[in-house]
Amino acid sequence: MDQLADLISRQLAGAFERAGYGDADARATLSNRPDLCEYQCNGALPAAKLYHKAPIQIAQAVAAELSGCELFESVEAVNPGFLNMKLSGAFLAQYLTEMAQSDRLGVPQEETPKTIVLDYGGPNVAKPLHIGHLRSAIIGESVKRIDRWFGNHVIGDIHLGDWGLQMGLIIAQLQDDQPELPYFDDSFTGGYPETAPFTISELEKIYPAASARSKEDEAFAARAHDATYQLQSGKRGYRALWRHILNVSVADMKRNYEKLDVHFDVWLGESDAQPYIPKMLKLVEEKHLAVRSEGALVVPVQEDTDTKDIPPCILVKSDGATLYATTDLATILQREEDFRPDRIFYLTDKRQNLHFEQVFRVARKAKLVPNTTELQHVGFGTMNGKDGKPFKTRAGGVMRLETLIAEITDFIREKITENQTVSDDELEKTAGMIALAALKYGDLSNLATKDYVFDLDRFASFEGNTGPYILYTIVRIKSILAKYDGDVAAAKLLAPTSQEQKDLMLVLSRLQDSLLAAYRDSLPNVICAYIYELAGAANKFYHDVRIISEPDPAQKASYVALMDLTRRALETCIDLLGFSAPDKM
RNA sequence: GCGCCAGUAGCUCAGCAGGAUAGAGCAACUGCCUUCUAAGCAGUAGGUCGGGGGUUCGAAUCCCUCCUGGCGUGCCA
Repeated sequence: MDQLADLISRQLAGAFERAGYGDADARATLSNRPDLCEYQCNGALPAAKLYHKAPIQIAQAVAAELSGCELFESVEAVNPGFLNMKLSGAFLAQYLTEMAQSDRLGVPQEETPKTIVLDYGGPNVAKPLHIGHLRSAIIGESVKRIDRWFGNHVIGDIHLGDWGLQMGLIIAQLQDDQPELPYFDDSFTGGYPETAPFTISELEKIYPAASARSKEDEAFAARAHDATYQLQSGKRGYRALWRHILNVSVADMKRNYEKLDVHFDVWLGESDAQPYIPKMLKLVEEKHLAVRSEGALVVPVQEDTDTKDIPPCILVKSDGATLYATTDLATILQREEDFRPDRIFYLTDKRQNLHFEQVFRVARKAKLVPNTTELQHVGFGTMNGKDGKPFKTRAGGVMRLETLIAEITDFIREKITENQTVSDDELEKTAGMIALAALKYGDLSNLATKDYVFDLDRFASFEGNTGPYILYTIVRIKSILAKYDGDVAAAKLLAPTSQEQKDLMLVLSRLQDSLLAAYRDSLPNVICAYIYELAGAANKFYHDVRIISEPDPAQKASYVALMDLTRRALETCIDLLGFSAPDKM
């Protein structure tokens, strides 16, 4: 269905036309003076210049044309030339009724759905997930859900870091620790064990130890490099061992992402792109894009129009090894073959901006994808601690994702136990849901591209602009709906009887505007801002109007219909943000 | 040096396809629970929108310039 502002704008356009000012900008916008009106139109001000007339005269003429229009309760022309409009309650009720009858709350889907590969997550195997991975997971999951909700075919790809030197380091270290393993016996021809020779917690210790050792022990570092090379060359034992590392690590990641309610459609990684590297390099060579420079194979990507220096994109290092850009370019080729995407969308730390700029330029030059395929990188900011510096544990280390989630859940559990409304066996589940809302809302309510300060006390607070506040609002509404003695689905919404009710209805009518804005620019924070406003209007209405004790059955049903629509709007939105609400809390 | 991003209330942030009196939350202070979850609602106080120019009837928003901070800037990812 149409957006409310568009319906109003259409009426205005007709009125401007009839009044003889057809070229004016008749766009209606939300009022920035809610004390005066609900919607406003400023079109008479610039039109004054166009028609050499006083803006107020134009506004008055337009207002006169709109008298009797069923959309409005009032239309006023105000100095210097604003048009101030209030909507009729009956029209508003009708609009919201139409919304309620739609299973998508009246929001249209994309007319030409796109295939979108969403690259987010990006964890490295054998390393624990830490808070650095949090933003990518949270923002990516929300963008995925939003894009999908609008009808697109979205493929969420975790793009594992599973192929670099880190693997060689682990293999070399394991060889020292457990030399008797068959993976290191070159004469071994039998089948390798199905069980990994390490657990995830052992694995997580091996990597940092090996990494530190390689910086001091040159012989060890050389062996790690060699192991990496052997692995990449297909050495049988190393491949088998690598498979174990991958499996153990991925199993642990799945558990962690599950806790975050983050779900990837494909679990591909850098290793899966390796077979595409020769083909990618061939395409680059054929077009004579690459040159030798300081021993490396590079593609110059500087353009005359650039206002800054863009270094060439290095495809092969002087020692013959490939690197991040190589893998990313090969991955583009792989995705093109696998999915033929209309868009590849990358969500990483914003410090990788230049890297993607280079990669995209090479991809365009080498024509790895059709010209129509969008390649887009959105870099998000750093999560800082209260001191404004990158978030650290009290001991100064990097905080594990698991620890962070556990801390928030503990904090929430303690709070909800004080005023417990759920049974003991539901306590844990409820605490988990609230904790997730706190964490995700805290992150998503900030502009993704900016750094933000992570403050547990603030995010997990039940007051103010927080996830728990949104959930609390939903729970209160659900509680009323549960107490209603009639059929909620059959309840009919009537024109508002109070300003509080009309205010809530006006906010509800703007659901589509927010979702479209969030979708268009991939900005989940727009949805957060909207539901905070919606929750505020709902709480105010809840406070001022007694619903269950309303004596008039039709009026009561109308209130219930409004509450249910509000609940649906809120739950739709939080689902797009990546969390959900309990029935009680 | 060059480039990108940011600078709005004590703190954390919205607003930035120009529009009427710059908004929230937190913290402070004040009210409102025998009535649907007070985890709520209402109110008070708090701002040279980093500085300076310019464009405009009108600038937090557009342009120029300066200051401050963060990040990036060829063989890490």
